[in-house]
Amino acid sequence: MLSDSAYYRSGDAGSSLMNPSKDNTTGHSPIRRHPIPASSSCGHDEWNLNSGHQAKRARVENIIKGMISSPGMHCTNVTRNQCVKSDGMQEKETIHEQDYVETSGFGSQRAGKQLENQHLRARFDHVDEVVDTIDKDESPETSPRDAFTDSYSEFQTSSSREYQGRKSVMSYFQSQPERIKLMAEVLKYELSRAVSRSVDSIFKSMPLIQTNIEGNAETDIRLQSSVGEDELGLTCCGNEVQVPDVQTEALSLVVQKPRLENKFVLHHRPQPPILFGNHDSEDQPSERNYEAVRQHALRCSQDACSRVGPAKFDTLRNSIKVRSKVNSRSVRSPQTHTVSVDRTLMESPGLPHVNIESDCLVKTNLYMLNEGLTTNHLKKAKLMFFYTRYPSSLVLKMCFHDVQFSRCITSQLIKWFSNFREFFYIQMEKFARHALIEGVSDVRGLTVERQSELFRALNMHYNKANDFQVPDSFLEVAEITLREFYISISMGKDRDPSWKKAIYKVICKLDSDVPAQFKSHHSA
DNA sequence: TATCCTCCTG
DNA sequence: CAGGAGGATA
Repeated sequence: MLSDSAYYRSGDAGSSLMNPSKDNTTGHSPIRRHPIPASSSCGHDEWNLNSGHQAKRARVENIIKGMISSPGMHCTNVTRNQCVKSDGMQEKETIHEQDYVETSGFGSQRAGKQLENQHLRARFDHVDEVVDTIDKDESPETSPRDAFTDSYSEFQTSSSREYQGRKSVMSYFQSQPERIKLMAEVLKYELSRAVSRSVDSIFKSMPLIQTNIEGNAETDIRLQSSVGEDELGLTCCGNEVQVPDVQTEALSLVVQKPRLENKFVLHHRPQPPILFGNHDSEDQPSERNYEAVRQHALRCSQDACSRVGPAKFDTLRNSIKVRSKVNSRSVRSPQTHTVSVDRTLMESPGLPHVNIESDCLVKTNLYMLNEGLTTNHLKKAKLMFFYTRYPSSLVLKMCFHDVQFSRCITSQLIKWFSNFREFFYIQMEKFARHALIEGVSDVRGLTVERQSELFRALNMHYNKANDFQVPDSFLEVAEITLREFYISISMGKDRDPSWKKAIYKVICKLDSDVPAQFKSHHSA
C-alpha cells in the first residue's frame, strides 16, 4: 500500500485553486434559474439593429411558413419562376379558382371551415401589418390600400415585375382570402428580391470577404457585382427571379444558385493583403482597426437595410453576420480577422468559381486576433491538458496568443479546463470504484497503460483524432490520480463530503510545462 | 470585490 | 460544453 505522501510534492498548497467545496451529495438548491441565452454573455458584437425589425422579420417568416404549411395552400410546389415568369398566370388563376371552391365556406359554412378561415384571417391581419410596414419603408407615397383590381392586374401583367403584388396584397386578401396562395407567392418573391438586393449591397460595399471553411483554408474572395450601382435597386431580378419553391427560408433565398451565378463574378486574381491590424507588432494588435472593420460591416448592413427596408433586411442579417458566439463552431485560423460569411452561402453550388484553396489566400502579415475561441482552440486546450490540468492565466495567454484576451475569453478557457478536469476526475473515480468492486486489493496493481480502457477513454475525450502522442507524464498523472481515488475510497474517505479535496491538492501539483510547440505561433 | 474552483444541470 | 450556484481566497 502506497502512502499518500508518496505522490505529494513538497511545497505549499495554499492556492485558491484548491477549494473544492462540495461533494456530489451536497445539495444545491433544487430550484435553479436557467441561464440566460449564451449569446448574451461575453459581450460579443452583435448587429445593432432595431429589435423591432427582428420582430417584423419574424412575423413575415411566420406568416410565410404558416402559409406554406396551411391547408389549402398548395402553391408550394410551384416555383417562383413559375408563378412570376411563365405566362402561366392563367394556369395559376385556374388553380386559385379551384381553391376558392374548396374553401368557399368562409364565414358561412361548416364550423371547421370557419375556424380554419378565421385562423387564416388572423394570419392575414399580421400580413396587413407587415405589408404596411414594407410600404412605409419603401414607397411611402403609395397607399397599401390600392384597389385590388389594379394591383392584381399589375401583378399579373406588369412587364416590370418589380412592383407586383406589394401594394395589392392587402386589399386582395381582404376581398378574396381564398387566393392566399398568390399572396404567399408575392411575399416570397418580395423577400427573395430584398435579400438579393441586400447581398448585392453588402458585397459591393465590402468587396473583400474572408471566409474560412472547415478550418483549413482562408479564402479571400473578391466579390463584385456584375451590374452597375444603379441597377441595385431594381434589376437584381433582371434576368429572372429564382425563389425557392418550398422552403422559403431566408438562407435558402440567399444561396439560390442561379442568382449567384448571374449576379456575382468571383474574381480569383490575387489581391493585395488585407491588413486590418497592426502588422508591426503581433503582440499589439490594433483594436482600432479591428473596430473599424466592425464599423464598416455595420455601415454596410445599415446601407443595405436602408435600401431594402429593415423588415426585409433582417432576413439577410440572419444569413450574413459577424460571428460572435458562433466562433466556437466557425473554425478560423489564428491571426486573421474575418467577417464570416455563412458557410452555406459560400458553399453554395452556385459558386463554381470559388476555390476554397484559393491562391489568393492571404495569411501573411495578418496579425489580427480572434475575438473568440474556435474549435481549434478547444482542440489545442484539450491537448494541453495532457501537460497541465491547472494552467495559469499566463500559460493560457502564451498558448493562445492569437486570441484577444478579455475577461470573458479567460473565463471561457478556465471553464474549459474545469470541464476537462471534471471529466478526468469522474473517469478516475469510476475506474477506481470499478477496481475495488473487481477485488483489486493492492494499489500497485492499478496502472494506466496506453492499452488500458481508462486511457482509451481519456484519449477519446482529449485526443479524439488520436493524432497526438500523449506524453508518458500524463499516464503517470492518471495513474497517480487513479490510485489516489482508489486509496481514498478504500479507506472510506468518500464519506466525507469534501473527500476529493485532498486528491485535487495532489493532482494540481503534478502539472508539467507545456511544450514550446504549444506556444509557437503556428500551433493553433 | 474579483477571481477561481467545484458541483450540478441542461 | 456552457451557465449558474456557492464557497474560498487574496
